[in-house]
Amino acid sequence: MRKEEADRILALLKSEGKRLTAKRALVYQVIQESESHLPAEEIYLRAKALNPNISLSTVYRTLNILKDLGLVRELHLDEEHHHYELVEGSAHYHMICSQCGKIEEFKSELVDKLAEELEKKYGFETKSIHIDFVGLCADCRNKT
Amino acid sequence: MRKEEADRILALLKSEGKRLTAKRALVYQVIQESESHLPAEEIYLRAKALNPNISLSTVYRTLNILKDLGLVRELHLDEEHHHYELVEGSAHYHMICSQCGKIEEFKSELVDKLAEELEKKYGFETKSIHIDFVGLCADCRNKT
DNA sequence: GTCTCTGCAAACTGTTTGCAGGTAC
DNA sequence: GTACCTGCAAACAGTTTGCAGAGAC
Repeated sequence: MRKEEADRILALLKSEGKRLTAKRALVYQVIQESESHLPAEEIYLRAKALNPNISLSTVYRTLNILKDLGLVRELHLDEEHHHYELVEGSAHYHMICSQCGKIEEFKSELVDKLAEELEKKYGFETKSIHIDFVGLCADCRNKT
Repeated sequence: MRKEEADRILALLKSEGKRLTAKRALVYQVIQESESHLPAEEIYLRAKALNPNISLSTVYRTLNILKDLGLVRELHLDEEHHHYELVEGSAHYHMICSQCGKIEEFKSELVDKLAEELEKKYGFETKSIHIDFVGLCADCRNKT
């Protein structure tokens, strides 16, 4: 983790009377280093590979803290468990292949237009947006 | 339930070697008569009010059957349990108020445009779309 | 009469929590 | 030294399932 990143997290944690421990930093690092969203179990396994002493409870507790601090986002995709990813500058959404299970990300300015439309039409003030397109990815379409 | 509707469901169930029982019809009816999506527990309570003998297991089993038959859709909103709604002609999406919890529906042609964009750009073939905007509804904005 | 349905209780999955010892500051 | 942090096991919520009796056709 970069120094300024650690400092930012440390400041956020301190503002809530919490501490930055090695295990918390590890959970954050695992999420950060993954290319996309991970389920809690997978975060646990990857963290455990780096520090065998970490427990699943700690992973969950840390995820909730990071979520509350606004550093990590919890995704409710079409599955029974949640996925977690870093909250970063630019928002993105998901294309989920119902055949192979692959999840790809996309961005589109149409989404911002949609938010504007909801503001105008319903007076709704958007804070966050979840979009999942479920269907067939290009690979699976070609196979059939 | 209208006669042709019952016939349609009956045919679908029969094609899978299943029966149309009073309790299954009841679960379908509850979902149909509700204005929007309901959690399983709420479907159970409403069904129980009409037939006190129904059990939560039966509700869940029926929901899974209706889901498999394509009659009912399971929604994974930003909550710990699922919601269920009828699969009808026109798709719609959700605005969730993070303050009062109210969930409103919306439709927009921008969504179809987005699907087209994904098809062109990534070769993704869309089968279903889930969109949730989380934020403040007009009422809650006015209150603050 | 056969095969499906159903209620009940128990199991199961993902997640949270109480507690007692360990650790950061 | 005083919080806060952590692992463990137990608890929890939502959902599924095995079984034996009830019901549909």
